[in-house]
Amino acid sequence: MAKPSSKPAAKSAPRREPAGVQAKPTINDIARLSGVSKKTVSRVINNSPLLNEETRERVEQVIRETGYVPNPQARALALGRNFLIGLIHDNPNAQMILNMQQGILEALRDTDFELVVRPVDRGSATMLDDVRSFLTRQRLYGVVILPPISENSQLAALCNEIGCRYVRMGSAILDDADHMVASNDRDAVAEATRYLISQGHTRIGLVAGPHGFRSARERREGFEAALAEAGIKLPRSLVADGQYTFESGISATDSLLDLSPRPTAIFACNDEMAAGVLFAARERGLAVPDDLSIVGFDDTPIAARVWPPLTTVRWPIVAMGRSAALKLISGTIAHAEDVTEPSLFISTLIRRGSVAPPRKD
Amino acid sequence: MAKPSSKPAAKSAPRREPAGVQAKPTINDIARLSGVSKKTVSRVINNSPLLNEETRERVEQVIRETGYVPNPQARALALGRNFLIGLIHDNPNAQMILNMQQGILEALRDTDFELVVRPVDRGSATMLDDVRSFLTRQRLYGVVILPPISENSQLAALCNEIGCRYVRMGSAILDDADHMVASNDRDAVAEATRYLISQGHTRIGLVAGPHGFRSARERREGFEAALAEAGIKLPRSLVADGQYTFESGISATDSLLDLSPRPTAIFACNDEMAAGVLFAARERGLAVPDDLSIVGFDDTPIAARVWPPLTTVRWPIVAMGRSAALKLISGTIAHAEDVTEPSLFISTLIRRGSVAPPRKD
DNA sequence: CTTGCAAATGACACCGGTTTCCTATAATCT
DNA sequence: AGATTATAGGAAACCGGTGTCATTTGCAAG
Repeated sequence: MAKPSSKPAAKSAPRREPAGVQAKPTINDIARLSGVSKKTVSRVINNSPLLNEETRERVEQVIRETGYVPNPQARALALGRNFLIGLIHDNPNAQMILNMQQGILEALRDTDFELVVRPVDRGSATMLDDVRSFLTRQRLYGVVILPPISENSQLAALCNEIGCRYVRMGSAILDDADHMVASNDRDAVAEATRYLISQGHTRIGLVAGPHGFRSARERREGFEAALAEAGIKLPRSLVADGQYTFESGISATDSLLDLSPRPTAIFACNDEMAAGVLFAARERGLAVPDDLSIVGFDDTPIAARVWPPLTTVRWPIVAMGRSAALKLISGTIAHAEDVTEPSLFISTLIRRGSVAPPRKD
Repeated sequence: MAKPSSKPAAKSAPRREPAGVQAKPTINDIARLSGVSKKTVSRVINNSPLLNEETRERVEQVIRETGYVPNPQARALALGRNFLIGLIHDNPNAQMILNMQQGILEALRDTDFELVVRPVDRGSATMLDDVRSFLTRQRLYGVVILPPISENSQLAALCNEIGCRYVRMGSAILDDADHMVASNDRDAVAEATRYLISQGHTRIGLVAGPHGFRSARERREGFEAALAEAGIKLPRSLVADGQYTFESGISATDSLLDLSPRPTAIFACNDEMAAGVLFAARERGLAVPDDLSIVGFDDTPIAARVWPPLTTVRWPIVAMGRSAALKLISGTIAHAEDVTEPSLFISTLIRRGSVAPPRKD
């Protein structure tokens, strides 16, 4: 990969706009045109309450006529804070990130904020330093932190230290609920598992998520809870470790299907792995759902595109992203610091074609 | 959706860092500490050539000791240009955007640039105005424009007018090659089609992309060219229109499979639609590849996850993204304005399991 | 011993906002 | 009526860099 110097070479390019582009009006122009001082214009822009109604209207009139828009760079400098929302993630899952972005962007739409995406290397030694320099240099208004990074709450601590607003996404409400948008993974998985049980399954395999992921733990616990509740024992052999990837779903399934008797159903902790389960079943010539029922988690597009379409748990990640962003910028919408965006999102089971009662043998 | 006011309410929050955070050194500190003027420090930062070696080293020493980093906001204001690279797209395809982002981010890694993502509404009346205000307000360093937006080259014109660097992605080298990163869709599709022909197929259906998309046209023409080359006639009925979506792939396939005789193979202009073709075939109980061969385009993850895995054309979108970003920032790496990043990328056929010779009947 | 010229550096204005602090005027109180 | 406050608004500094232009210095040429 090219690794350009981090310092742009000196260029003697003219800083002014190319000829033909008329200069944008500045606060000075507005001040002059409306016969007031810069400060007064600034007050108008910032909705200052100590301002004569008449003056405000006059200035606003001029602003409208000229199409004046305050320069964000100047504001950022003066305020010591940018109008940028960061999204920090370590690439756990492409589709999830995209959905997350979509949610955030929906919330940022028609605001002055822009979204800056910042992937970091999971487990890299310099990760924390990278984030620190990103945060302090760019002076972000706030950041959304995606799991699994958030699992180790060092990042949250870092944000607190630096004084940067943040919201974490999580699979359960953690300690600092103020900065969290969470989903009820455990309950949702328990519900999905109960559904499998209600169909008559008792030998249900689990393709678990990676160790150290909070979501993996929550989902696994939900699975185990539902089985325990139904009085079904879960032998260790029915739990296979996965890495949230398609490939790991395949190999986990291979070990599960080598068992005798085979499980009649498999719950995979995300859709990627569920797709792997389906793929592995196909490779063995097993019919889904007749020979093997499958349930996934996320409801990413792939769930609806494979055959048979996957029964899965819909994780409202777009809504969560929107909520996270709104939490961050809520202070700017009104004076109310305490706008309470919902912070717990409910995942629901989507029944499609990958579950059937087990074959009688 | 919440639509917050675009003007943050006046807040009397202290602008200074919270207590405990030591202030970051500024250029003034460095100047004082190394006994030179601001301007000289600025020269050091910007690798100005007219600078005494000795002085430079002394200042650099101080910079290292203090961990000084220039404030991007101040630079942005003084320069009238931000260190942000924008990605403008109208959401043609989730996976593609993500891959694109990945490529751009790889190029931006270890530079001072950040990536700002900006989706716009395709076909919206205000689209051009949205982009204009985005570009002029944020004073982006440059933008990458994703198709199909770029098809109507108004955006390029807008960038020229505003004086913002840009790079367009395309399915063929268009008029302004200086600002393009392109792929050879036509040749790649022709190759894929020849492969189908070489397997013995002669009744090959096409699920085309939407009208008005350059890529759709290129791919269709490549398909037609390969058939013509082999002396195979293409009746109008074998071409079905699609919208690059899964659902459109399904309905296009339905019309194709209603034909009698049925096509023995279908080329879909992207993987999403190819997945739809596969899905529709499954719904009819057709075996793939034995009853129907399928070839897609893109090589998105879904191609490898369905069963059978799809033979498809790999579109090197990550590399294209990287190249696009490098093109934008190349001026900053060295004085050479003319760093020539490769601008034509070659797509190649990936053979997986969805193609077989047609059944003899 | 000037003069000329290039290299190295500094002084100062400027980018476009915000903040601090101060003044002028009007309204209220004794 | 005169003193006291609010209230509206302005002047100037500041945020942290960069651009312009002048100045200083060293050295070769006249």
